[in-house]
Amino acid sequence: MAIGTRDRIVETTAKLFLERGYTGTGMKAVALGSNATFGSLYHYFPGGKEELAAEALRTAADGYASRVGEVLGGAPDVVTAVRLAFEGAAVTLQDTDYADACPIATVALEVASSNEALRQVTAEIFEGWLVFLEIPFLAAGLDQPRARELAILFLAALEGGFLLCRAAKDPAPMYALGRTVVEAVEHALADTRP
Amino acid sequence: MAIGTRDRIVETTAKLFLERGYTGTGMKAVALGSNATFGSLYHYFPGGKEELAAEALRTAADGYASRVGEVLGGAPDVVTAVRLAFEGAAVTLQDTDYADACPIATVALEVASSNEALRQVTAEIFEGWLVFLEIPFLAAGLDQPRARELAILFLAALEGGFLLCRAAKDPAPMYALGRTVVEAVEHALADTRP
DNA sequence: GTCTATACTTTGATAGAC
DNA sequence: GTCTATCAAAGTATAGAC
Repeated sequence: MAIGTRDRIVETTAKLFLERGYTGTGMKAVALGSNATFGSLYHYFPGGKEELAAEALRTAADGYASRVGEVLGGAPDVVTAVRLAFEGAAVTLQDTDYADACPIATVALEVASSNEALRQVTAEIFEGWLVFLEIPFLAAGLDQPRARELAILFLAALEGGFLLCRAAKDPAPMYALGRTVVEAVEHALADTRP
Repeated sequence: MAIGTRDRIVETTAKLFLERGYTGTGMKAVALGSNATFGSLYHYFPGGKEELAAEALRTAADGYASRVGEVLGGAPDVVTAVRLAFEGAAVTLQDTDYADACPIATVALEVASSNEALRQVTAEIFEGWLVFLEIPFLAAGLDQPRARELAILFLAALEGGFLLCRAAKDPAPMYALGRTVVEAVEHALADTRP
């Protein structure tokens, strides 16, 4: 079945958020990029830009979690999974001229102090990701607090890596983070199995 | 000596960048916040918003490096320094209602794919910070590549922590990162002194 | 559901008096 | 150096025909 107008609008919005952020993405640009008109935009999203943004963020977050989930699920063990995630992020950045990074981060920082409704949306997304990322660490035998700590380290390092790599147009920081975070995970596992 | 109009403009811009980002900060708001007029704005910054942004970013970056430098320099050893840096960031976030975070990150993500001139400014700032952060690790006896890896981990984790804490309005991620990054530093030091 | 036209505001920027 | 007035463009959003 063909992709509907509504889906195209959401998809275009998420893509524009990646490149230009929330404030930098105009409804005009969304209409143009999705081959929709203002009538369609406000027909599907009576709440305007804010409502559209909320849905675009949630959709993009689900898609990104799926991508990361495939990498993590396809690895034989947690350490390999973490290593592949950072290496994959580095390669993807290079392949897309440093455009394909976290679809939430830019908007999250923009709205954190200026738009309470969207701030909550980004908070829910990150919390969902953290719960999702705890799973492989729990499966590897770590207790809950420890699994959460490592999930936070994983996500924060990935986000920081996106920031440094995109600014420098250089994948090196992401590779370096892959090495240090892998070491941290190895040490955490060693502590539970002396 | 009194603070000049020019300084007020730059300071106001940096502050607004923290709360609203680059695209979200209008020249009108800068003029209002700094008690300056459009005439003064474009008198001091003929290059307009872009030129003003570049200077605001560089000034804010120097100020932030000084603040971090004081924390790092005042600690008896690297491990303590790292711990205090993350704990200090967490406390500052809480004290300022999650507004006082990295003065560069939001703008850096916004411009990474859409404004090459400002992207380069943010790249230079981050590179300067990394060189600055390598120092305590080198002083602790680590070799250059290793010191760089840990500087990247430190900065990326801090940036990722700002993101997660601001989105959630919760300092917990920053404290968790403090613990895991401290462990990573401890292990790195242990490897060089077996 | 989709279209065009339009209202209204804000944006970055400039001109010229003072 | 500072001020006011003003511009053209882009911003969000709405109305009403189809």
